[in-house]
Amino acid sequence: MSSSPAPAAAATVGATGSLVPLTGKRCFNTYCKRKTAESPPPRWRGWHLRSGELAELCDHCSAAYEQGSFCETFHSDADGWRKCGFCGKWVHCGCIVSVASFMLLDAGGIECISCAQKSFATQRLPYEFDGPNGTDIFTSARGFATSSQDKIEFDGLPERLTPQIHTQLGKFFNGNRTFGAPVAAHQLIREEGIDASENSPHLAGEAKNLATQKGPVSSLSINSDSGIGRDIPLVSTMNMPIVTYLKENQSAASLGLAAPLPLPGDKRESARFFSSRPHQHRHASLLAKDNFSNCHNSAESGGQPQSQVHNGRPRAEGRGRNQLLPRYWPRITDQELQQISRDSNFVITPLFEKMLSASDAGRIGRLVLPKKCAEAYFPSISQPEGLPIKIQDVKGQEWVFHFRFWPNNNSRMYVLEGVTPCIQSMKLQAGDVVTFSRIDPGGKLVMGFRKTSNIPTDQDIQGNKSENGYSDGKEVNNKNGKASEGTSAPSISSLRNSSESATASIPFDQGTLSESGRSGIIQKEVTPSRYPMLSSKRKSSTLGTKSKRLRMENEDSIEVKLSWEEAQELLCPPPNYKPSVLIIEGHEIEEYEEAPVLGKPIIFPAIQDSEKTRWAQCGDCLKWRRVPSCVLLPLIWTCSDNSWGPERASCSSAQQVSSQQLEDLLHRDHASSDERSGLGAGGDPAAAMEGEDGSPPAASGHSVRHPRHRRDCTRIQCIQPHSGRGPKHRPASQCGVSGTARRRLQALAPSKKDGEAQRPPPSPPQPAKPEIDLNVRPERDEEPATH
DNA sequence: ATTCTGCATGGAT
DNA sequence: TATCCATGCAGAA
Repeated sequence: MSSSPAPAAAATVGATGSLVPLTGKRCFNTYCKRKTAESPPPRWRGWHLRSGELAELCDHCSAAYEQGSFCETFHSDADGWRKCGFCGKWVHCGCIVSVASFMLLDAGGIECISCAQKSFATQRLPYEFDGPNGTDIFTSARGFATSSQDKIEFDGLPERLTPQIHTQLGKFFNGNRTFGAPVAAHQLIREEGIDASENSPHLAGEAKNLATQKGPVSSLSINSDSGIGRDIPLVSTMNMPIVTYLKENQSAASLGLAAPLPLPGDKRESARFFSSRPHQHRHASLLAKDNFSNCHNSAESGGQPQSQVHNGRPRAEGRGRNQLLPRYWPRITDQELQQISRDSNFVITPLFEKMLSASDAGRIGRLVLPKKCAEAYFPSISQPEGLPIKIQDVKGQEWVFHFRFWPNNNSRMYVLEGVTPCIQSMKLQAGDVVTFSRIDPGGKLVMGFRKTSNIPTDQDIQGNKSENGYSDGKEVNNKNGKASEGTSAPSISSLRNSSESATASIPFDQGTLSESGRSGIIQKEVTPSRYPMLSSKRKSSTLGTKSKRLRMENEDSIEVKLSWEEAQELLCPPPNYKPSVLIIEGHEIEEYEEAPVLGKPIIFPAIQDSEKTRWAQCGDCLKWRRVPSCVLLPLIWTCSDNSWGPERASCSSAQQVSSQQLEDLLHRDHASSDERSGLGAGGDPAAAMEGEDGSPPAASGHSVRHPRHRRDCTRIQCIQPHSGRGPKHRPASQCGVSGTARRRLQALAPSKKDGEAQRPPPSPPQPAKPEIDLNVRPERDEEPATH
């Protein structure tokens, strides 16, 4: 740490809050006190002010600034000095001058920008294009600071400074305008007609035509013209949960700019991706949404009032700034992160994700971007023409899209144009999810994807995305997924390849599922498309849209295909809850205050009574482990969770049962399952389930345990037919059987009150399999069937 | 005739 | 009611 003298009163630029532009008469640095008259007019200008202008420094100060010794000279006694975690150099982290000279480390502490440069081969924001004369106009537009040590013009504060930081900084400066430099850059293009492509090695021709030129461009190109060390962004450091930190740790530093230093171990800190445990990224990114509209606000409010007039209302000041719809929250899995970041030195910041609509995945090649996401994470654009943007895919291939917007209802609708080749390359279709992340340093946008439309294969399990053939949205409609075969360990999918499957939407954490998709049935059972409504006709698609939105209203939903009994197995009553029993029209309805637990499906071995043993599959190694029959397993269950068999609590330990034995078990179990549902007796599944064909449920005569047998349940057959026929169990039964069915029955109650349900069920054959949609309100589903 | 482009419409929230 | 956004659609290419 420098021992350079500093004025006694000097704290930092920010801490004093006393820096006021002195209209050129005095060096902007209040610690300098030299009047410009005493020295030649400032020939070097320092950092960007909120007004967009540059601080004017005298020769002495500008030299210090230029040489990177400004803080050492003037802020040596200030708070905020931190030691670089790599080289040990002391770095000031507490003023506007030093804001670009360090990066936050996940593990706490900071890394000086020099070390960051050594660590990362970086340059400007790679998804932006060269400006005229080789300048990085969009980099400038992004406002990423550079190190003053590198004699690069400090080109503005990081735009992704949180609003809080902007606010903090705002206290230290007069003027209400936000940083204006980015605007100038955009104006350069727009107003002077500069085609960004002219200076880009990746572009040829008019930017407008880029949509037709989309294709991979040089992969991970390093633009030497920008030079290493340029534009080292503080994206991650600023985009991460600074807000929270500022609120909670202001005592840690007296300055807003010093405050963002993460606390060690604070998972809300930077989202640097360490391949070992990258989990915090998801949540970090969620917090990153607090940065909404910073860039745009700063850009447009600062310099583009006309654009607001031209294109609609002013953009997102305050309103909804920090509210990203949950559906866009990134739920990037470890695998995806690893795909994106092959270099653990990179910081991955998941930004948002979007499920591809039919339009997105269609041939038009226009991907509608959620407005808030676009405004938060994409370059600011003031004109509908937008600008070309480089986005890297998970393979490292770079694509050139055109980011633009359409005026729409006095607002904007942001689109990425020219995505078709990329979508096709990824073999995505409607219903799949594209994720947008940022890699820092570099601020490179990365587009990943997560397929929900295809059944993962073992390759998926191994971390390779399945590469099913691409089909455009219209082909998605009725593609029925089949269980993937050939798993090295018998997956539930192959073991339980029941033909009687119903469509059910079961809410659960999608991210968790993705992460645990290896665990078998859910992932296997994912339907080929979440978009059954990809008809080009709007009328027909309206319903689809509706149902889609119904699905999306539960943000953690995913559509799975389950047989009735599988659903029963999945929906376990909360272990510690006893239902209250209602009797509705003679039907006993068990009600739980808590939602059913989504449990991991477990094999029911044929030997049920004495051994009381079941088998569960590890979500990691896919080995099967013996577990007690009475336990409820979480959806994510791995060997390490095997508290019943410590010797089998590791994926490295051998499977307890041979594949052949497992097959036998499964066959028997499957037969048992059929029995439970009455299918084994050849009965109509619907009849077996619902008994609406007038006959007792086929299972009624079987002595089988129902699939949701609670630990203390002694009943043998508890499925109550909707018709009311068949055996009834005692009202006082503690059994949690068939809660879902009963709920549905309850849901039907209003209809029955209308009198329609009093009629016998219609004579037409019942559907071959009972359809359960646990996500959509049951009454909605029932209405067409019952009316 | 087909594709592209820019905007409008309307359901959903 | 305001806003978002999926997608329809008409005119241009």
